[in-house]
Amino acid sequence: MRTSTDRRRGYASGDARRERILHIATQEFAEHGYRGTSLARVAERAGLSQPGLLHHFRTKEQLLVAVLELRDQRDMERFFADEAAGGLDLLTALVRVVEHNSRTPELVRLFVVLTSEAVTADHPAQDWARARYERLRAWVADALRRAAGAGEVRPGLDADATAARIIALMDGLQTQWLLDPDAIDMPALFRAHIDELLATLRPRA
Amino acid sequence: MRTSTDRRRGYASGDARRERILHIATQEFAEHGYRGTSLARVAERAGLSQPGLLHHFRTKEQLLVAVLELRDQRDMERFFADEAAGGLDLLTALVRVVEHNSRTPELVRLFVVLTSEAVTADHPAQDWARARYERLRAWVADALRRAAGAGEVRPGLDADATAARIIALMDGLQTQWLLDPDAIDMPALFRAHIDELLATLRPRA
DNA sequence: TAACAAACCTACCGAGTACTCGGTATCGGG
DNA sequence: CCCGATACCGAGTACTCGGTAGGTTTGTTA
Repeated sequence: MRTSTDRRRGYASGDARRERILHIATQEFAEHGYRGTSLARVAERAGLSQPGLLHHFRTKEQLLVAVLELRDQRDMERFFADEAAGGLDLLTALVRVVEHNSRTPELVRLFVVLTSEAVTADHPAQDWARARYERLRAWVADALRRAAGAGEVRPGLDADATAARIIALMDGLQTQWLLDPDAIDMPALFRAHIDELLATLRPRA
Repeated sequence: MRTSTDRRRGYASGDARRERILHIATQEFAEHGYRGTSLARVAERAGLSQPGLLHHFRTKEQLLVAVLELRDQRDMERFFADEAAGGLDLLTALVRVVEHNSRTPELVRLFVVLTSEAVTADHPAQDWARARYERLRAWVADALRRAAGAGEVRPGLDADATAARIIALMDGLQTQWLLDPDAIDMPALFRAHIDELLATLRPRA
């Protein structure tokens, strides 16, 4: 039986194949970036011909978009399943995200590589990267504002600026960590930052 | 007349041409990354044929290395000409660097794009990126240690961790700023971080 | 001014790129 | 069982890529 969400868009075998393709494409984009990834190689690893691959995703750009959408969706699920963090709890939840990231370097590499590649001219992930940062900043800033409203935070805090800085630190640490995992204890460094931030944020420390 | 440093390695016209090529290649690498840059386009903009370009730089990788070396050298000159910052003065000097960067987005883009592209497999700038981070971290950490030795800083500071975090913040802010310059006031955000850091570092604030 | 290297050029190569065309086999619902 | 959609594949398109071979022009120097 077919549910209404299945827009009679293919067979089960096709769905499985698409899933496999997305899995492999995620690895390839993470390892070589968008420009460095070739459809031929993705197709080969997925066990079909290159035109066969393009049957499922009509262009390379469409494949990239599908990969990014799947990743965003999975990350959302994982984070919100974890718990719905309210005010300042969001910050400790972010620490847990970074700890999880340190166990999945391939996914971290995907984001680092693609977001930076996106600052080049005419890159297909440009809008995605911009929107993602905007969303992340708004998300953290809102949590900070809610914390301020609940009296968890001393007044006068610039929520937007603090949010941008938290996210910048996460990103910057990821780059250093990917290049030299032994030299950089990413979770510890991020946790230290959040701890100091919390110490200065409390109304009367 | 030829000085002894000119290792009879070409004519003056050739030197000028090489300089022009490096200037253009810097722009191209910044705008399209290493993989997205084509020698044909660099050659065209420099006003010679593509084999003519390869006469001066025998491979694409060699051209990249030359660009990076020139940039590192120029940046060193600029920074150390500014002043020899000792202990905590280095931090305020870094703020000035960020302010200067915010006026030269093309050079910021060069570093952001290439360092992140370098975390992909078999990238020619990998060693350069690793070495650069190591150097930057050691540089900032040393300054912090010297400040601690001079009593400018309360004891118990983890110089290496603090250095890594400062640099991570600089990098992360650059990415957000390049994607959305209007939304991110990069110098202000970095200055705020340094100010807070200085406040917590002083022996008895 | 002769000799020689530097600074190019045209022509070309093999490999790789994303993508298309025109088919065929296979699967699932009526 | 049949029919249409799906899931492919082989062959090829038009192009770009970095790099090479071999020659000619230009500039410097002895």
